[in-house]
Amino acid sequence: MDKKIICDIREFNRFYTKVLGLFNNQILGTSYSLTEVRILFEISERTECIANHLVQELSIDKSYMSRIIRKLEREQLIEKKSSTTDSRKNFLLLTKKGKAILDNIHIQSDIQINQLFNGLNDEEINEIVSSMMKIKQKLSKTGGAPVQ
Amino acid sequence: MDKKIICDIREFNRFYTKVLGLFNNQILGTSYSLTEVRILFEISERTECIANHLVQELSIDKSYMSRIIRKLEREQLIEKKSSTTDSRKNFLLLTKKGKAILDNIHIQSDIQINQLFNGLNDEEINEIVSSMMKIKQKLSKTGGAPVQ
DNA sequence: GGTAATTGTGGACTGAGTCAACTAAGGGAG
DNA sequence: CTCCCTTAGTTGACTCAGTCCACAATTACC
Repeated sequence: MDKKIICDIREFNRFYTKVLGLFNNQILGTSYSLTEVRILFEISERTECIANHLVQELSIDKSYMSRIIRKLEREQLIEKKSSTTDSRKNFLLLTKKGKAILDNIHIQSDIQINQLFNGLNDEEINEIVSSMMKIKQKLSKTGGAPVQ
Repeated sequence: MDKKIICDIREFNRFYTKVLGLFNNQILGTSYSLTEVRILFEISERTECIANHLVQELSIDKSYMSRIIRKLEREQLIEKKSSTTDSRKNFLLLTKKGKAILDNIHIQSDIQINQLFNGLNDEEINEIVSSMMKIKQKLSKTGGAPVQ
């Protein structure tokens, strides 16, 4: 691969590190860590979600996961329902409160996204989003990055 | 902004968080933290670089910066040269060793980038890179993200 | 000269994430 | 059935990145 291309990619990575940093900082205002929010989100998206799936999917240490699950349970954002067919597994579910908090975080995040795109017209926004989709679609194929 | 668009952006953010996570993990193998490497890189790119610029540019706590600078100095990756016109300021410079180590990190990073793009043909790679440049160029204008 | 701003240090701390050892349950192979 | 290996999760002890705050030294401003 060409030096110029590698350089451009690295430049984009530095740039987007900062963009994502903004979002992470916003989450810092919520008394939940980025990892905790990712976990809440994954639980909200999955049916029959168990901790070990998240350990693999999000590359989180299982002991750390265990403690986060306990914290979220204590704060009543999630509930465990142990599997009837395999008592090692606990299905994780968002509570009403958990859903509300995740929704709220998303609303905050929406505001931030709007800020980031502020001043761009619809055509420009569409160009950016389709660029994003193209990057994701192409890079997902390579296996260099986890699938999603 | 449209719900679908916001959703797509968030999806891309999650995806690219993972991509960047791969690079960060690679750096973990070098006994330097991501922040330390960013500092080394910024020093290498600037002339008359002082710690306080980096504090602002990279959004790092100044006491933390002070300690990192000290560490990098102790390990002889950088040198301080105090300004003749303002004795509060110290210009930061990479040593030969510092340059060598940064180069090496970049070589490792090149390998990782190649892995990430493995299996894509030149046309696809160009599409991705120009998508990245488009995103950076458009989003840089909005001020939602720091300029570079 | 006095006051405010800039640049940098040091101490004390929080909290995210890691490592290793362990329990408990399930899944075969013989 | 039982021995053994794998999977799911827990606990304790720890590291280290990053933050907060008070402070020293120098410079800029009026």
